[in-house]
Order: sequence, then structure tokens, then C-alpha cells
Amino acid sequence: MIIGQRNRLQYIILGLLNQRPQTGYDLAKAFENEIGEFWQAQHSQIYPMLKRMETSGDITHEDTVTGEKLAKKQYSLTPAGHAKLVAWVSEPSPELSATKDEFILKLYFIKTAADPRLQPMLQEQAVLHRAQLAHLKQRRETVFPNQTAIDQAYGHYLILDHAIGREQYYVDWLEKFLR
Amino acid sequence: MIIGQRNRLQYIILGLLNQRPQTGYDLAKAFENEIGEFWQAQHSQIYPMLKRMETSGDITHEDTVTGEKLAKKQYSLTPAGHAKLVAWVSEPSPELSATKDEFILKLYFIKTAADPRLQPMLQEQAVLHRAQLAHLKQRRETVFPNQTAIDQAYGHYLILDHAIGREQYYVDWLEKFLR
DNA sequence: CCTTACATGTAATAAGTTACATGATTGT
DNA sequence: ACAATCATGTAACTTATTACATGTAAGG
Repeated sequence: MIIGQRNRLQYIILGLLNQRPQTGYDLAKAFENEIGEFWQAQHSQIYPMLKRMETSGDITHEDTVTGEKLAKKQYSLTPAGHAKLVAWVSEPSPELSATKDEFILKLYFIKTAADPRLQPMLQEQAVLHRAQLAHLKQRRETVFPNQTAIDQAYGHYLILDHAIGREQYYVDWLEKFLR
Repeated sequence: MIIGQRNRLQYIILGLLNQRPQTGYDLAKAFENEIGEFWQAQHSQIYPMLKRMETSGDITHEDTVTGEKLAKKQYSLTPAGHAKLVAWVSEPSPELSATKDEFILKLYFIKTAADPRLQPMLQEQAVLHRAQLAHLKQRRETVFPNQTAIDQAYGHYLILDHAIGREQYYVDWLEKFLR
């Protein structure tokens, strides 16, 4: 089975499983939480990918049971999977990030500063991004209460810090144009 | 022919054609230049979409010829298309922007600040984002040399300003962790 | 002449979303 | 009991990318 060269989801899953063995459900949660700011994937994309990756020999699973009979599949890396992960992280990342922002696009079609739709649009986004910023800051406080926590998951700290800064910029930018 | 509810590309094309009648080629350029920071689409996605949109009555085209025989299709909005555009811009945009950033994800899998891969990775990205920042600033200078230019395409100015600020933040953030 | 840009399309594949479908466990 | 969460999967559809394919126009 051939897995395409640019299958980024695959590498992200390898990275997540390298941290600790996890179920598909756990992975889906990670895409909502810690890495959701920079990559998204639904469980309907994750489960088939896990099967493909197991077939190609990069991961394996162990069946476990929770409670009386709830079956779980705990996936973990094979040596081949680990090697593939290391190679991916070491590779250059020459592509600038791809953003799809529908709101900003709408702004593009606002021709003058006096357009009556402009201020309500900015207000709406300010509410949204202020909430997101507060949420991310809250997460930083709970996940990284001290330096020890930071040192033990430095990458996680970095991306959370980046996400917070990005949201802060977004809010500041909106406020620059709010009347 | 049913065009799905969330077909965002369609609305973006409506917005671009509302500015002035354009060819598919022109639209593809716009996705590389002025709006490329916030949405991407290739010509292979654009040409079929233009056909669908014409079939559904939102746009029409006029055949023109450049030079001796180079055929072009100049697309423009119908009243129905214009109405659809106005409705889209006025709608709320409750979804936060979706970003896919492979580099930041790789950082997530760097466990400690001492990892020897970290600094080269940050350096590489700094080169990339500094270049992008310089490019965007250059564009602002040429496209908006004075207040009149800003007033006449305010939305365009806004999104270019946003993109510059975003890149500036990215560079600043990288430099915060560079040794 | 030759290269770059203009111009339009289709085919094949890959990636991603939404909906459908089912069942167990935990906490209230 | 009931709701929320845990847990796994497939089906149908939409969206997006890469490659294939062709030809004209403009500038040096």
C-alpha cells in the first residue's frame, strides 16, 4: 500500500503516538485541543488513516478493554514509524502556512471605511477572538503552571505561546480599526 | 444544479468579479497575490467553478480576443450573483480561521529547549518569514503609495495591513526564541 | 528565436467534511 | 434514569492538488 509523499496527517499522528500510545479517540481530541490551532482532523479521517498506517507497518495496536466490555485500540509506533517521524521533523518546512479566513476575505470586498457593514463585522470578530484568546491563556495557566511543566513539554509550550500571540495580534489589529 | 451551502470559493469569485469583470486567469492571479494570504485556489479549481456559477445564473461571460486569435472569457456578475454576494458579506462569520502550519506542528514534537534541531528550524523559518514580510511591505508601498489609494480600496488595504502585521508577529515570535 | 507570461481546460488523485450508525461508561 | 463522554467505524459528498494537455502573445 502506497502512502503519498505529502500525507501530513500521517506524520502528525506519528508524532502524537510517539508521545504515548493512544486510541483514535484520543488523537481526535488532540486535534481539537493542543494542536487544533495549527492542524485539524476529524475522527472520520483519523480511523481510516490509522488502518493504513498499520498496514504499511508504521504503527501497531493492542486491544484493551475498559470496564466490562468497551473495546479500545491502543496504537503505538513501530521502529519504522519512529524513523519516519524523525525524518519528517528533520526535513525542511519550506512552505508558508496556509490560512483560510473567511472574515478577512469579506473585508476585502468592503470598498470604503464608511461602509455601514464594516464596524459590526469588526465587533463580531472582536468578540470571537477575545474569547479565543481568553481560552488559550486559561489553558496556558492550567497546563503550564511552572517552569518544570514548560521544560517537560517544551514544544507544546511553544505552540501554545505562538497561538496566544497570534490571537493577541488579531484582537489588537481589530481594535486598531474599531470606532 | 445544486451548489452546496458552504461553497466559499464561489463567494470569493463573486466578490472578485464584482470589482471588475475578469477572466479565470485573472482570478487565479488574485489567489496568488492580493488574497493569497487568506485563501488559495488553483486554476484547475477555478475554471470548473466558473462554469457551475454560470449555469446557476450568478455570472455570465463575454468572449473577447487578444491579438490575432487568443480567446478570453471575461466573466461578470448577474444581478442574481450580486445579490448572493451582498448576502454573503452581510452574514455572520462565526468560524475562527483555520490555519495549517506544518512547521509549528513539528515544534510540538520537540520535547526540550536543548534539542539540537530546534535552533536550525527556527532559523530556517526566520529566513522564510522575513522574506515574506519584506515582500508584503514592498507591496503595500507600491499598491498604496498615498491616502487616496487607501480610500479607494479600503478592504484591500485592510487585508494587506493584517497580513503584514501577522508576518511581523511571526518573525518577532521566532526571534524571541532564537539564540 | 526564445523565454516568460497569458489563457483555458480536463483527469486522476488526495484530502477533508458531514452525516449515518452503533454501543459502552461515567457521573449526576 | 439520563446526559455527557468515551469509543469505533463507514458512506456520501465536497474540496483541493498535481499532472496532463494545448495553444497564443509579448518582450528581449
